[in-house]
Amino acid sequence: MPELPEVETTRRGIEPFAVGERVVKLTIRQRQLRWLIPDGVEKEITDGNGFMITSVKRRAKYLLLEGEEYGTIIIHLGMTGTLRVLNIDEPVEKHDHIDIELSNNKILRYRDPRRFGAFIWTTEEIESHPLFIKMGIEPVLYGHSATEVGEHLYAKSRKRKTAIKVFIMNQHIITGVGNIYACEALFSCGINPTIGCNIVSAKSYQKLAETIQKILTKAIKSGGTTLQDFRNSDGKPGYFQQQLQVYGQTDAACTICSTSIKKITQAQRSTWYCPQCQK
DNA sequence: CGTATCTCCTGCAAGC
DNA sequence: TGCTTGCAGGAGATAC
Repeated sequence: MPELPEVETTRRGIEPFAVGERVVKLTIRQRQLRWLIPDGVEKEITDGNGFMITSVKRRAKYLLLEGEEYGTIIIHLGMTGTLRVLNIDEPVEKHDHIDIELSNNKILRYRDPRRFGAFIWTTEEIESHPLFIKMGIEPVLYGHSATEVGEHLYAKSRKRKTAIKVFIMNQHIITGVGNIYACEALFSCGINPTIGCNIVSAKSYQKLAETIQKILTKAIKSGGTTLQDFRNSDGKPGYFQQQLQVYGQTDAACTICSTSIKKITQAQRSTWYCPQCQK
């Protein structure tokens, strides 16, 4: 389940192989991802000399392959998606839905068993694209200080009543915080996930912002250590190397106070927390 | 605009 | 052993 660190790790893995190359062929074996990939996209992207990739960016959990003159390929990894750099003779396996063949004889291969991901071709400006127009603040790698992020969270929360955990998972508020990091960050700050986001203090938001930055940065770093194998295998996700304090730890003893970790459901999503440490 | 609910999909684990 | 059932989850779409 890629969260922001996994998407960033993927971006870094792909960038050196993709930038400056042209898309010479696009093979789509499964068009029904999150959104149906329209017929004709292959031709649009490979027409003429082929779309030349000038940069590989990330916004929220979306990867952006930007073109020389116009156009961007937007890719979301969903829950189970991977995008790897492979040689063109690499055998196709189950769930390998898309191959982006490059002029250097490498392919960017998109695999996604659950098909929650997306592949979109757009000629719109990214920042005004419907997917990004209301996108929230980037917590890391965009130069936002913890103070800025904390103030942003505080300001956005004043007139809302959503539970704090649901609030920080809202990508229109802050990007990149998925279920795992949301649970872990709230535990680390001693904040109960069920309390209203509007009653969390400015001071608590500062601490939360610092924690989110710290956790994501650490996860990106550990993702980076697996980059050397990137062409052949998927790197172990950042959270794999991180000790999970509450996520998935139903009935386990809290590492701080030994109280049983509790599992509840919020917005169709599981939340784990320590009822003693998080008041 | 804010909020809650529904939805897509497959792999895996647990239970019978 | 093999079946059924439930759960996991990102985030847009939808209804109010």
